[in-house]
Amino acid sequence: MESVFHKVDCLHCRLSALCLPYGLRPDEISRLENIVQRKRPIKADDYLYRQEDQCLSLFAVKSGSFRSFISNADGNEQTVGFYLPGELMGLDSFKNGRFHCSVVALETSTVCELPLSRLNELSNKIPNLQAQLLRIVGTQIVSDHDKIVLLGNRSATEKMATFLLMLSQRYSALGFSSTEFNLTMHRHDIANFLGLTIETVSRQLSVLSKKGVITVKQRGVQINNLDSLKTIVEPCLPNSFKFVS
Amino acid sequence: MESVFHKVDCLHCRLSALCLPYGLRPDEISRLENIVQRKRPIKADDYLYRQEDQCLSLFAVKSGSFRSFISNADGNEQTVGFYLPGELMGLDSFKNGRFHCSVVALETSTVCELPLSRLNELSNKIPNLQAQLLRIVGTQIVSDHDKIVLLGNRSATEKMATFLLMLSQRYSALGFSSTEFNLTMHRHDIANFLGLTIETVSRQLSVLSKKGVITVKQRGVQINNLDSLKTIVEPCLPNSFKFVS
DNA sequence: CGCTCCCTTGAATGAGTTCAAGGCGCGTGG
DNA sequence: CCACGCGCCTTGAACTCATTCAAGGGAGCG
Repeated sequence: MESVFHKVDCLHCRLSALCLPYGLRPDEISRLENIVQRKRPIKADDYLYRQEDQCLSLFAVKSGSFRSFISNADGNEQTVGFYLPGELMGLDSFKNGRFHCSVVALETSTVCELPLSRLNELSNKIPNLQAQLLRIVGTQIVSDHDKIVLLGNRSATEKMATFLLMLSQRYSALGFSSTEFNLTMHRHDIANFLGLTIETVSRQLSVLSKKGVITVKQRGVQINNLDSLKTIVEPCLPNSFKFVS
Repeated sequence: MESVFHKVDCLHCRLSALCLPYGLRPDEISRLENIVQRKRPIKADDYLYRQEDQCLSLFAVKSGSFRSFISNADGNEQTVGFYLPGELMGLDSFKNGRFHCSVVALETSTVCELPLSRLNELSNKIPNLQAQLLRIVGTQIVSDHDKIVLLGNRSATEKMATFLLMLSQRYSALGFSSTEFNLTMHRHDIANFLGLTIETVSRQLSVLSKKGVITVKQRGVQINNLDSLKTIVEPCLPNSFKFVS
């Protein structure tokens, strides 16, 4: 029988090393596949879910990118993070079963849906899955802490350079170029995420551009001198942090 | 046989509703108790653990308070959070088995140590424990996101008011006064946590003091007008947020 | 008593914001 | 195919809030 959902194949998914199947044996992966649902693509600016919605599933990014944000009483938003392929969205719902962020697609994107009821069931049976889930949760916490450090005491220049380098590294981990990629989010989103204004972001990009460190063409960014960026960022990084060279 | 460790009694611990035993049956709690170790008190400024240390145990605050922070390459620190009784420290180690923050005591404090090996073992056997661990992890993520929102686009006044209100609520949840408590951390720590300078923190406290909203005596703070604080903070809060009145 | 540490207060400075205008790319419609 | 208009981004100039620099107060302790 034809399903409205596409066939799910975690075993051969190039993202599996970054995603939930990591560390699982092939037979365990196939059990995981059985509970995963692939939905139709989500268009740019469409919501994946909204703050306060009941969480029935976690979502892994299959392709594209997403932005998560928290809306405040005064109508403002604070962007909390950007999600790239292989990353898991909805972990904040573990607190009380509701999402604490809204998530929208930045471009046409697809997700793998993981129904919580079945995921819980399965992770009780597969210790490796349980372990990987906790690893992912720990990764989320560490990355949130890095954001706190970034927002805490850093200049606009440092914030901008860090932002570019983080994207560079994440794309690189996905097998994409670390020196040439698109900023799928708007300048507004970058600014909001970094605790800056859109004008400041624009100016910082200009400065880096004029120095020849990067080349900006609309949404496309090319990093001409990774080392310059690293030099800007280095003093702000945790002692533990090591750039992949 | 006398142990160097004190007798652990989660069942009658007044913190159990906030801590790991929450949601467990009495028999499950007693199994948890068996793996918990109480160590001798930690003095102010002593490290509980250091960034990069291998994580063999999680720690729950039994009494006192702690500060967690990340050290950067340039020798600066960024305070990431403050821990009060009932809260679990070390969750960031789930990423790769190492702590990503350092934690020091702000005053003489005690902790309950939860050896990871035995905790993992036990949580595989007790689904309720597993569930509560995920709830706590989710709570940590949500609270980190709240910090990101706070640091992102808020004025010094809003940051300061939010900080005081958050403490007020956390103390209140612990059964302490919500209007009178000590700031166990230094001004420097508050400033660093909020992404401000120590002078700005001092000035903000003075302003609130002169308005009569709070009374500050050294480390002691008395909130004279909770509503004024809430009025300052309200526009910055997630839509979902409701103050306990 | 004198020292130190921590905090407060004042005045000058400056990084980033705000306000304002203009440019560029792109889709739509003439 | 070009003109127009819109959304998004860039740039400039004035301003502002927090920082920086500097000095002083006060609690705690030897």
